[in-house]
Amino acid sequence: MKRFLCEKTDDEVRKAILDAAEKRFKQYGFKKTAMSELAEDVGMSTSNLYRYFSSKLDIAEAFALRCFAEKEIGLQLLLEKPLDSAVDSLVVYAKGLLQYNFDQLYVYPAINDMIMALCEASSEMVDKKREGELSILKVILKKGQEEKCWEIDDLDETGLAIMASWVMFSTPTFMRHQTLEQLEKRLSNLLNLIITGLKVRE
Amino acid sequence: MKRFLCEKTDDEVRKAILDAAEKRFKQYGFKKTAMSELAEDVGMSTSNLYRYFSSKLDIAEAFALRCFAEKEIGLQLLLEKPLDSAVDSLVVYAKGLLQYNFDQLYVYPAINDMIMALCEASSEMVDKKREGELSILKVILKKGQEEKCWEIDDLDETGLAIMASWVMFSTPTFMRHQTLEQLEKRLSNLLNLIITGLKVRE
DNA sequence: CCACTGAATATAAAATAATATATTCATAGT
DNA sequence: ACTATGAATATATTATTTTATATTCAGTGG
Repeated sequence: MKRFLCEKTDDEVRKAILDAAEKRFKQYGFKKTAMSELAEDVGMSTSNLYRYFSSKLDIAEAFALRCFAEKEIGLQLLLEKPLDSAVDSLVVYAKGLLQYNFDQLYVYPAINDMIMALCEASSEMVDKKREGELSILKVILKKGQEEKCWEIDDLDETGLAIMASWVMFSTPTFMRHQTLEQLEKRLSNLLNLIITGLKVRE
Repeated sequence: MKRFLCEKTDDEVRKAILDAAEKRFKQYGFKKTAMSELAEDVGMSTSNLYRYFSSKLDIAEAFALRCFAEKEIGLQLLLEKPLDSAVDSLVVYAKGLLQYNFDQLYVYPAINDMIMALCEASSEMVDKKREGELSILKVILKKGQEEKCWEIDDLDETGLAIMASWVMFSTPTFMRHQTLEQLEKRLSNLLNLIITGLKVRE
């Protein structure tokens, strides 16, 4: 026996495993998908999975990274329309993020389980998620600076403050209690506030 | 047998039950305090508790209302110093709220259980909590309006937007991952943002 | 009639036993 | 030497029983 199923490369095998994992994780969550099921899905023994991923958590993390990448690609696409001012970009980004989070929650029955499992087991993934979203936000903030329409002392701190203010719009517990319309309205008001500020303008 | 323990009024008995409940709820949480324990604490039979509260949840709600009142009194006290501008008031309020939430989390081992139980069982209490905090915030916002230093279209919507942005600073899950200093720094940046706004000022 | 209790019940929690699963490893085929 | 497997094990999940608890109510003493 030289190679798994018709001479696939390691990366191809890893991808096959991840594809199977993605389906099961999204539908059944972390705890309720078994390594043996993934093995069966890709047609190998359970023990052989460990030649491609060091653990179940390792698979989950790879799955999360794939989700993050997909999400970021989708959001970048929304932001590429060149007509947007920095204000428009910020609004598009914030609303896109909300829409994405909301959709995931309702399209994939077990995505919440998955998030909980990953948050508990891997603070690294929590950091990666924040860093990914923050880096896009910082591009928008910088654009605002360059357009001379925003005044920002510290891009990082401001970005983190904004992300902190968005927690309600990315946390399943809070999203579950409101409709998308309600969330969008609230986010819209918050964005206006962040952009304009409370202080009167002369 | 005419009256419970030396002719107490209904309100006094209710208070005695609530005092016992407060101690146990704070230390052991909702699920791990038993009606029979409360009954023993106040020296009556379990069944007699039901003459004063309709259910265990009813006791927990009364406890929550007491906590809310205590918290609001403490915050009002912080805000009473007359020297504060609206900006100062907002900062004092936000930081006071954070400090209060953070303290509770570390002083009372079971407060998180208690919060979770109440949030799950009684959306009414969740609303009451928000309404209480919102009403104080609105007083501050109105003060800023009157001082002509803030421009606010809709007090309610603006208040709700600000409250939404503070979710990270009042949710145990998020607070647990950061020190008070980190949280204060982040909140401080957010408050600056909300007050000043991103837009350049001429 | 009123304030209260103890037994009764239906439900929820804890403890336990039974099962399934993640991970390892010695071994086999190529 | 490389790829893969099945059996072994320790851990985690599920199913089951047992126990505790919330709530009700008929009844007791004043």
